[in-house]
Amino acid sequence: MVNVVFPDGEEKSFNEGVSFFEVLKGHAAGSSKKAVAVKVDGQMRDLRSSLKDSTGRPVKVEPVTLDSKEGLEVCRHSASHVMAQAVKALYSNVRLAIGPAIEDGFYYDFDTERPFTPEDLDKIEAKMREIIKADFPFIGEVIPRKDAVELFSGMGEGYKVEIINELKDDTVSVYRQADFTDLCRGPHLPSTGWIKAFKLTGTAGAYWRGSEKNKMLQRVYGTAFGSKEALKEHLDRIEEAKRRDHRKLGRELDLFSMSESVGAGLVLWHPNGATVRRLIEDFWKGEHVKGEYDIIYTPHIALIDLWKTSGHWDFYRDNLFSPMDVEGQDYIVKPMNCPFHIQIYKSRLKSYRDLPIRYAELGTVYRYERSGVLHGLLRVRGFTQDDAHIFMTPSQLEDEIKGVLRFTLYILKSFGFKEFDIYLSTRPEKYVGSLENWAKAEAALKGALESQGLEYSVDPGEGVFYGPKIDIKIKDVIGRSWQCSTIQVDFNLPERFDVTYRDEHGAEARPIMIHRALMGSLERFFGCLIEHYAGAFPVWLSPVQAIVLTVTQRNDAYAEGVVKRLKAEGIRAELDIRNEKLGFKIREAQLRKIPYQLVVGDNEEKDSRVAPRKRGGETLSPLSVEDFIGIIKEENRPEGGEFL
RNA sequence: GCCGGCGUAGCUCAGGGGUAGAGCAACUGAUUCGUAAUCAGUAGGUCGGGGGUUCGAUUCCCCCCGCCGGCUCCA
Repeated sequence: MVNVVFPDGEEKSFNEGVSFFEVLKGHAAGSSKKAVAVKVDGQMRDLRSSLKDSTGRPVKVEPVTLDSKEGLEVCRHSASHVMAQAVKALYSNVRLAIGPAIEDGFYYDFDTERPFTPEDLDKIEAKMREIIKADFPFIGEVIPRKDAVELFSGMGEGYKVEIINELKDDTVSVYRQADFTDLCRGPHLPSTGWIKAFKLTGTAGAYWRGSEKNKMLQRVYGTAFGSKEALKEHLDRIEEAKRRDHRKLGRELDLFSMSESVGAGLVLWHPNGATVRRLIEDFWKGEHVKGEYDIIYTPHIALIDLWKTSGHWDFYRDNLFSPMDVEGQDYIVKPMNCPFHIQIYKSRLKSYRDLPIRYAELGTVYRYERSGVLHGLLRVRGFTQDDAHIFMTPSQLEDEIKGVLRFTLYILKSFGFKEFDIYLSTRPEKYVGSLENWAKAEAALKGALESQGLEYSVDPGEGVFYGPKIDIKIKDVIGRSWQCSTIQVDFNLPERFDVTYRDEHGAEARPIMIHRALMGSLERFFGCLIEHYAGAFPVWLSPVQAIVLTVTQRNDAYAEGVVKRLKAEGIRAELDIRNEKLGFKIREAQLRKIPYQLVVGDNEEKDSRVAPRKRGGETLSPLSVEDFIGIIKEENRPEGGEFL
């Protein structure tokens, strides 16, 4: 007999060797119908597998359901096996690579004779349905490693053999469903019929093990859910994301464009987009001045030597635009702002009394990004960083980081971002600077995060070679996260450029630098903002805040006066006196996502009023222009409140 | 850069070896209207660029550019 303890604390005994179906059956917490797998002493196992007593202690058994991330993963992983089975059944000479569950679905990589077409996808999907309908059991089996090598070699599955050869254990586990066998850690659903809702979502080329040096395989993406409803919800979310796509909204709202004639990855900011950018920049500058930063400007090109000194030429050459010859000297377009800021620092001798020094610049940089990676505003070749470099004594490091972190979150909150994923990246294998400094810097970053009670995850070894960093990903209203902010400690550049200050004893000392960007780049940030707000910018950022709509041409003169009055208050107002019906004008203003539509007809004119209609469709009762000005001014501010 | 898909009017898209079509937008005219589309008419395209096959190419083939979905990379 084996004693089993359930999550609710209940204990029960079973004969050794019974399946977990039996174990969960009849137990309240078990709800054996809903469980797709079990966790046995914390280890994921198949329901089909049997109960064993290995420790003598009661065995902890938890059901894993589709409501949990782990349960969904089991389901998706099983779906990927079904897909592999379908592909093997449909096409000859296909070899299997890997097929894991991922963020919101699964994929499987295949080595095929020809790439898959969209029609293939339909065929594979149909075959999968057959397999699911046939309800083949997933049978797991543990076999000696050499048997596995033999088995998969015999099947011509070279990739599987490669994987097995890298495994350390003496045994490996394989799963079979019908005539299909795959190397797999499991667990799986009890049988293929348990897959309730799935869809193949796309194909793509993907390198074996993610390296360009390896063969390109055919990847098929799909997703699976516990119910048709959940799948539909997921597909709806994708639709919603499409509706918010900044490339689509950018065109519809006339915010920006890119032109083949200008070049890929280069952004043209139209008047509407430029207005939003100007407002962001004005806000940014104002807050930086308040935050005791010095705002500076630096050139767009410089002698290449600057980048050789900084190390960027060696490290990032593949991402830099080629040098241009000017009177026998090589210049490059700047990919980063830091060397300039350092030159400004170095233009005069600095004392410890001067530190910290904070130089901030909206610096436009150019990086050569390979054509395949460009993506709307989110990945471009020319972009403006909201950059700053802080020079400080080692003892100031912790306070500075705290300050930067607080400042960052404040700025992000001002744009309506309320949730963040924060990552602390620590020392990589290849690094510069002393271990002591690294330890200090990592401790300072950690201390700053913890002093503000922020949750974060550590990415060990993911720091840049010159120092550890904090990356902040913002979460938008539909839960997607975007990498924007980064705070990096740098021991390298002060060294390379021989940056110094005089300490309190008059001795030469080396400052530490922090690089930081809050929004990252204005282009990317703008792209995120568009999607975050679905193009409906809050009043303070709207290119047009209010539009006055006349009912008939009798009201034109009055309407013009209203617009003039609003403009005099600094409100971005427009006038629509076109000879169109009111409904038509409202529709257009609505599609332009203008926050306030002010209807002006004979009634309003008679009482010197306006009838506001909000972007959402809500209408306010008519009020005087002055009262409306009061309302809009109240709304005309960032969301983050005051920074204290 | 690599794999796959795509590129036709300002936008969304149809068509297809015999030199192109719709809706919306634009323009003109009529209409003077109360909270998401008034009606009529007009104009608009070297069918992404270059080369080839062909009597003839926007359509078929090749190269290039750009876009989309991925791989990889990053602000």
